[in-house]
Amino acid sequence: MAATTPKKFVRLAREQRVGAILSAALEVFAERGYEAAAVSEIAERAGVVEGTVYKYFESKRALLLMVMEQWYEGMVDDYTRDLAGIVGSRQRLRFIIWRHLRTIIDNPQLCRLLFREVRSELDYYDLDLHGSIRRYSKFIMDIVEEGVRANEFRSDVPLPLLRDMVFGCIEHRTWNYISGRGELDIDETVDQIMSILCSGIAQPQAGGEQAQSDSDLRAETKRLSALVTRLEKLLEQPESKIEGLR
Amino acid sequence: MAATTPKKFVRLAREQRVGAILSAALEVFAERGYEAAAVSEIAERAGVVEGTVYKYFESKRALLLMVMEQWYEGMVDDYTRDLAGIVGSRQRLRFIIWRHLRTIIDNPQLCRLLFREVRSELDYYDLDLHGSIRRYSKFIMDIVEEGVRANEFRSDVPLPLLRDMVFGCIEHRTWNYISGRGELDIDETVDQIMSILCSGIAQPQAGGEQAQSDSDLRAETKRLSALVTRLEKLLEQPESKIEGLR
DNA sequence: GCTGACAATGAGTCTCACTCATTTATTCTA
DNA sequence: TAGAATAAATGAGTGAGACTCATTGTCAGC
Repeated sequence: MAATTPKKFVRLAREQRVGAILSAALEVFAERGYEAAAVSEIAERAGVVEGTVYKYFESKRALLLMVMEQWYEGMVDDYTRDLAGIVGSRQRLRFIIWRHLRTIIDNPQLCRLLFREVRSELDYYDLDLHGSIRRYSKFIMDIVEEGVRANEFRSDVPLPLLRDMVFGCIEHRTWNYISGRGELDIDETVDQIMSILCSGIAQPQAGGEQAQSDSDLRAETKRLSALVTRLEKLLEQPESKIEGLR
Repeated sequence: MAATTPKKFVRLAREQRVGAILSAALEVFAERGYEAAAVSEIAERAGVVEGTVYKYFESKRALLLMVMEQWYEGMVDDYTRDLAGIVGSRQRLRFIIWRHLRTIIDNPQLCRLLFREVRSELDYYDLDLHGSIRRYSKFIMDIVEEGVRANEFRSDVPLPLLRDMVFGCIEHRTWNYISGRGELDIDETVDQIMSILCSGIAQPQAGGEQAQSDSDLRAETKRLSALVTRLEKLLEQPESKIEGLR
């Protein structure tokens, strides 16, 4: 009974300790949000004292960023893998919207942290994390660009704005859910977004399509009329040299 | 010289003091953001001591909310007035998007506070301010609803999603500017948004505006589709020799 | 078994939001 | 006009939490 080990603490290798702190931080940040998360609690759950956390992380914010970066990296990989199996720009666009919604459903607290604490801070653009996020949101632009080349989408779609529209829309739409209020119907949401978006950007292939709705038909007619008129004006000009037509 | 007034402080009526504190708070919050704004500095600029601020406001956050509410109320009034002079749903929709962008250009710091510190807090839904914001964002739904009745827009537009799309898109698009980076071209942005949005929701009036029969419309659409498709294919080919176009 | 490297500690410091007992100015009343 | 009642304003706390640092403890390699 006398010879209790005089050991005062457990000494771990740097990376193990860092890992433990990151896990604890993820937990606490997700539970409490950034402000209300106390570094002392993170330390406690990681089995260390507060000062130790500051040995490995410059600040509470640096710790948050590390947590988010870890999470994000995995996500970008997942997307790349999943997208590989989907054919057709429209389907791919749909998938990416659906997948983004799915991520929000699965990790509302992490999304909240990302939207509120990371992305909206002034230093955001200097972060490594910024790169990951750009890569993530570039998916959607690449997909639409493919779609343009494949003639599935209008050629004059402003890609960055489209990206902002999709992500911004989803963020607004899901804020309730992220804040822990109400449900989120993914399928309905993705349908509605695709509906507004595609009737705007889809380049409808005429012909084969049976049973188009009247409004689609009208929209298409108007678009075509305008386009044909423009083309005809161009063709009218003597200096335009076009071969194989007329 | 002896008889300097023993007056230790200036005593003002409640509402004057509250006004002074609100002005000072607006300044400091806008300059520093919420977190970095010290109540002591707000007090100093208002010419009082810190404790006085807490006599009139329950907390720092309550002070922020009061500041935002004042600002917001004025804005809703402005919109109502301006909108009265604009005819046509499409023009009205365009105006409200433009006006929202204008507000961001004029008050980036306040918008930042609103987006980041107010709207994204968990208590947001319990606030009076929430009512003002709902009223504000309802403009856009009312306008589109009018447009549907006037047959300018598709009848199946999901209004709340449209609202989320517009505001979300604008928020994403303008975040750079709000964070003090880069410029914001309002007119380009509004054009791009209207382009994507309206080609989606506009209910095009067919050709000569006269009631064309359905079959005529279909036939015309088919003819145009085929023609346009053929033209576009031609234009896509690198070897097609076209000048003055593209 | 020593020793050097470094993991871990814990007792601070500092900044802030927020409190409260007390002081001071103004207005009401007799 | 003196004194009381009311309300404005003070400023010295308190406590919480981020961050620091001199010191202590552990272990791997010699």
